Order: sequence, then structure tokens, then C-alpha cells
Amino acid sequence: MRELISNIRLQVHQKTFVKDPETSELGKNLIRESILLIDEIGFENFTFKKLGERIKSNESSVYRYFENKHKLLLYLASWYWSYLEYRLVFATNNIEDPCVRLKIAIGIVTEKVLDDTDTAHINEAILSRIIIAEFSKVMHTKEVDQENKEGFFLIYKRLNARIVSIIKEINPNYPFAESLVSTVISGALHQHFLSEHLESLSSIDSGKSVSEFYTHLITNTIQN
Amino acid sequence: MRELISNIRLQVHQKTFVKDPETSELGKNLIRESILLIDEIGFENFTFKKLGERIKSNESSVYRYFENKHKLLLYLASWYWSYLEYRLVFATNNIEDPCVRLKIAIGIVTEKVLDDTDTAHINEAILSRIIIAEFSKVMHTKEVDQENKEGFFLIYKRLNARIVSIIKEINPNYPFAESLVSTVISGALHQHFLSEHLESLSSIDSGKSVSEFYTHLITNTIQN
DNA sequence: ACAAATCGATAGTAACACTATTAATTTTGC
DNA sequence: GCAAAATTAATAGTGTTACTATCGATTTGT
Repeated sequence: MRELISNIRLQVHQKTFVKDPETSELGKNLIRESILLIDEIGFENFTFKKLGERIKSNESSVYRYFENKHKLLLYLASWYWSYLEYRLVFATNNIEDPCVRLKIAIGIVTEKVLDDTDTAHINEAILSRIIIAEFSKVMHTKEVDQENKEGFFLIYKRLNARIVSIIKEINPNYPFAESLVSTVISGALHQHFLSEHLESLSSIDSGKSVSEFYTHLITNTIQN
Repeated sequence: MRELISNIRLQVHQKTFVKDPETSELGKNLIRESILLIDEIGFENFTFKKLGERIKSNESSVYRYFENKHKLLLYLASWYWSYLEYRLVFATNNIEDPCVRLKIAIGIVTEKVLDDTDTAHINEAILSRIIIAEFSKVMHTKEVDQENKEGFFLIYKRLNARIVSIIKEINPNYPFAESLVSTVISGALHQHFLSEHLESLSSIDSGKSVSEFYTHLITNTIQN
């Protein structure tokens, strides 16, 4: 796993960036520090000026890589879902039983993400904290339909579709597979958020994990 | 229902406003037009200056009612959840069977909201569109813990708790009641959003409703 | 009738979200 | 090895946002 990922460039939608940050040291630096800075101060308080200072460069250099901070967040989200998709495909490869594949898939999209030490400039654990806190803002804009048309959400949709197809293999008659999967994927982010900030809205604690909750939920739902 | 609501002032957290908008014509105007304006241009593009012009007043007058636009959104959200809670309490009153109560409750928090013609200055249908599009932004800020401590989310938490207690009546051994309810309430908003903007992630269409999906989901989940 | 509250209008500030220009440095293509 | 091309850092500038402060004019309460 570790070695594989370090040799494979995860696919991110071209239109999210002006210049590919993977092609230069400054670009990788920018990605690494933007993840740390957004995590520290939150997306609302994050600006390209602050990021420029942080990487000991300046605002105008950041603008050469990304149009604006929304596109940067789109890039980070796109990378994150691509990373999960890769792990899902890898972990379910060659497993015949769709019920086993489903359980593995649920685990990957609902468990807390740990840092994968091989992608040097991206701390996956911190990136997942950003996704938990900020991903909803990627979609909830007035430009969502336009951006959807341009394909910005393809990777996210493909990840959803993969799990939908496993469910349809198990029970082709269950009529809400798409809604169930999108509920689980975005719900899992939300449960991690609630267990940290609004505990009374969540049953998750040291004894009960997000994965257990959703595994139980899906298993019981699709059998009928 | 209609007559009752028009005589009862829904409780909204005091700290969300500087001056209660319900106490003046300008205030009610401000609420009515802010709902329409946020719906039209989105919360990111919404400013107090634009709102001031729209109500033929000005920026500084709006600031006399709300500290900033985040607090205004908090007020609208607080009002919305209070409205749903009221409808839920009213609709489940005097019904003994908890399974029936649960089904009614699920319907109220997952169905599309129609305009209640009695609150003259608030269009509930449009307000619910705003909540679907923007509610996640109310919570996903760096100030969430502070605001939670100050009680800004009490109404939302109380609504969740009401449904949790119905589930615990039906099955006291189900270990994930809080997570299930918060998944359903925020998931329902998300499903409405997806069915409008990212259809492939949702199973909802003219033949299948959000309520049916969640009723099926909850029923099957809590029985085991 | 008088005081207090409310409102509309204007002005001002710091930060944000960019765009444009330029000069220095680095990379590359031959 | 060198000229051309690309990249970068730095500066300046513009319009907008998110406020704060002040000040008369009007309305309201007693």
C-alpha cells in the first residue's frame, strides 16, 4: 500500500488548478502548508496572503497555482476522495463475496484516516480533518450546477457509485442504494464532526465507532 | 395549526440578535427580505449593504439588529428548527403508539416544507431552501465550540433529542439512537440538496421520496 | 410637551480578493 | 555554454466587504 501510493500520482481534476502544484517544489510546499493553515485557522479565515507569508513567498505566487481559495479547497477535496477511492479499489480487489467487499468499503469511507507517511507533502490525517470540517462548503455554493457540469465532482461521484454497485450486487431490489451511500459517506464526515463538537448529537465514543454504526445500519437496511 | 402558530411566538435564542427583529416593522421587513435575498444570491454573496438597499434602509440599520451575517443565519436556522419542533410536538401530541409517533416525526423532519401562510413575514418554503443550502455553514466554523457553550444550538439539539427518546421507547437496546437521528435530520437536508443538484448521488425522484427512504431506513435499523 | 429611542445618511478604516507590472532568478532547449 | 523562456518575488493599485462612529431627523412613550 505505502509503496504503491508513493509511485502513483492520484488523479485530480485539471480545472481545479491553474498550474499543477505537483510539478514544482513551491507547489508542493503550497499544498502542504495550505492543509496545515486551513486546519489551524479554518477556511473562512484562510487567505492567500497568509498562505504566501507562511511559505515565505507571496500572494501573487499562490494565484499562479490557484484561481482562488475555493478552487484550492476543491483540489484538496478532489485529492482526498481520489485517495479513498484508490484505497477502496485496492482493498476490495480479488474479493469475491460482495458482503465482505461492502464491509471493507464502509470501513474505508467511515473510519478515521491516519497519516500515510509516503506522500511527503500531504498529511492525510490533517487533510481528513479539513474534509470533515469544510467539505460541505465545496458543494454548497451558487456555482454548484456549473461546477458539476464541468466535472469537478466526478471523483466523488465515482466513489459513491462503486459502493452503490456493491449494494446492488447484494440486493438488486433495494430501491434507495444511491441515497443510502451518499447518506453514509457524508453522514460519516458529519458524525466525526459531531463526536468532536456536539457530542450529545452523536452516539460515538471510545466504545462505539462510526464504522460500527454504519455497518449495522447498512446491513439491516439492505436486507429488506 | 395555522391559527395556533400565528398566536405563538416561536422561541429563538436571545443572543443571536442585538435587537429583536420581531419588535418592529423594520425588523420583520429585514427578516422577510433577508430570506428572499439569501435564497436568490446565496449566503456568500449576501451582504448587509445589499440587504439595507433592498429594504430601502441602509447598512447601519441592519447592524442595529444583528452583529453580522453569521448571527443572522443562526437566527433564521434557530427559528426554522423551532418551527419544526413545534409542528412535531403538535402532530405527535396524544398519540400513544411510539411507532406511529416516530413515523410522524420522520415525516416532519424529512418532507419538503410548504409555506405556512400565517407567519406573514416568513416564507417557510423559501426558508427551508436556505436551510438545505446553508445550514451546514452555521456549524462549520472555528467558533462552533464557543457558540455551543453559549447555547446557540439548544433548539436543534432538543429537536434531535425528542426523536431519540421515541426511538428509545421503541427499542431501548439500540445503541446508536443519537447518531441515527442526527444522520437522518442532516441527511434529509442533504438528500433534498442532492436530488436538486447532483441527482446521481440520490435515489429520490417523483416516485421515491426522502421520507420513504428514511422511514424504511429507521424502521429496519432499530428493530435489530 | 419633552425625553428617549429609532432611524437614515455619511464617513472612515482595515482587511480581503484580486489584477497588473516589473525585475531578478532559474530552467530549458539547442 | 548561452540565449530564450519560464518562473518567481515584490510592489502597487482597485473595488468590495465588514465593520465602527457620528450626527441630525423623526417617531414614540409618558
